[in-house]
Amino acid sequence: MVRVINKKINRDKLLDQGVTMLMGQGFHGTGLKEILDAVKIPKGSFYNYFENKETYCAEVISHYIEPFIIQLQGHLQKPEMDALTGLKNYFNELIDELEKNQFKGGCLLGNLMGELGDTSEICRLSLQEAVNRYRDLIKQGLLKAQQEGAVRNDLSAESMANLLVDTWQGVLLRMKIEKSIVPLKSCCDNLLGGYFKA
Amino acid sequence: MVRVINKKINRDKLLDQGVTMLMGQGFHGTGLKEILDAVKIPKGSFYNYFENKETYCAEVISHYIEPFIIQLQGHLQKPEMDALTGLKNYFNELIDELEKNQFKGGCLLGNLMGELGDTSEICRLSLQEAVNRYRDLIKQGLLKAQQEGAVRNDLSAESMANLLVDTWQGVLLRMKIEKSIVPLKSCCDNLLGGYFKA
DNA sequence: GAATACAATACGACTGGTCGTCTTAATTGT
DNA sequence: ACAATTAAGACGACCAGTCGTATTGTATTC
Repeated sequence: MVRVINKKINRDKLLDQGVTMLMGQGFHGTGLKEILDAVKIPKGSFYNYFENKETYCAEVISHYIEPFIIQLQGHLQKPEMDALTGLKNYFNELIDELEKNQFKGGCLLGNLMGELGDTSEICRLSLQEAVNRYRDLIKQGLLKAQQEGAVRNDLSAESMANLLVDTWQGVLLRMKIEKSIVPLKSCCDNLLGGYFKA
Repeated sequence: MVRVINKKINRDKLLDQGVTMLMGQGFHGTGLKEILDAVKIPKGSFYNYFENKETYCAEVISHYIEPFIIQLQGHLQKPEMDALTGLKNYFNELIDELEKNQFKGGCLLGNLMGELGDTSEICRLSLQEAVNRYRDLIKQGLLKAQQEGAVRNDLSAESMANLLVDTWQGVLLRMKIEKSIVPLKSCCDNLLGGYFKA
């Protein structure tokens, strides 16, 4: 019984560490040993927790998106806040966070879509699911904002959500090479504060 | 003299092959041997042409963007064509190409921004330069389109060009995991055919 | 409740292979 | 003959993954 709890803890430790290292150095740029050393778990144990590096990576992807879903839900569920403002506040929170991290990392999903999209079917599907979950939540927010009259109705909430998610991925890449939050700000301004406005 | 010509040819071969392989498998996912075998150049020769893998990669990046610049210039310089239509035609050409390649690869710049943006300063700078050259050309196109009255004047050509480039990067990632051109189409529709319209 | 048997988990040394890079020798042009 | 370029193969480091052993928890038996 103590065992399975330890297993859970070790799995989570590995997933958390995976998020950090895979985001910063990529899949092929990060060795398992590096991850294992960081959380002080022996090499041989890794394969008790995960089938191989690839499926581990797919799990890291699902693990990664969870906090973002929760954070965004938090902003959208505040009863006193309209949905468009909630979305804006959420993205501003992300921007603050990214600035604190000195523009390092960006988004694990974006980074791995580029690196593994063509070569790992397992990770591709995991990425697809994670991005779609995230997109669906944003879509709900935009839908609410449409009902509240803050966002235009002649575009579907889904197509706007897709555009926002995709543009956000693009500006995160741009942020990394420019080491600047300007692209992030203007993405929000242009879409949430411009194109999407009712 | 024959020597330096061969050197040039070998360098170009390596750069061309690098574009293909780095785009498909990433920097860390591609071994030098793999590249060298593909163009039948001995392993020992690589370091005659390039300092190391990292600076080679930075050169591959500059080498990669050149044809896109030329292709886009071609569309913008047609005297009988207005600039907005030229831009649309250019992106439609890209979409056709990507569909032919079965959504594989996407954009080398986007993929490497995610993979190397944080870890290789040399590549980061090379990526920055390539993206900015590309962005500047699109900006010129949008400027012309503004003068022709096809594109709105209340947004700067530069900020629109940035948004277009960044969104394009994002939708290319999305294309890879969805294996679909739908994101590409709706990017063009929303921006060139919607938000940017005068 | 204690002793035993069994299964699940933990572990680190080890595998074959590949990595980027370098040294050194052969080859080439002048 | 000499200097510059090219190439072959060796280098140690590292890779993901495996295997046999040790340790632990649980179930069974008395």
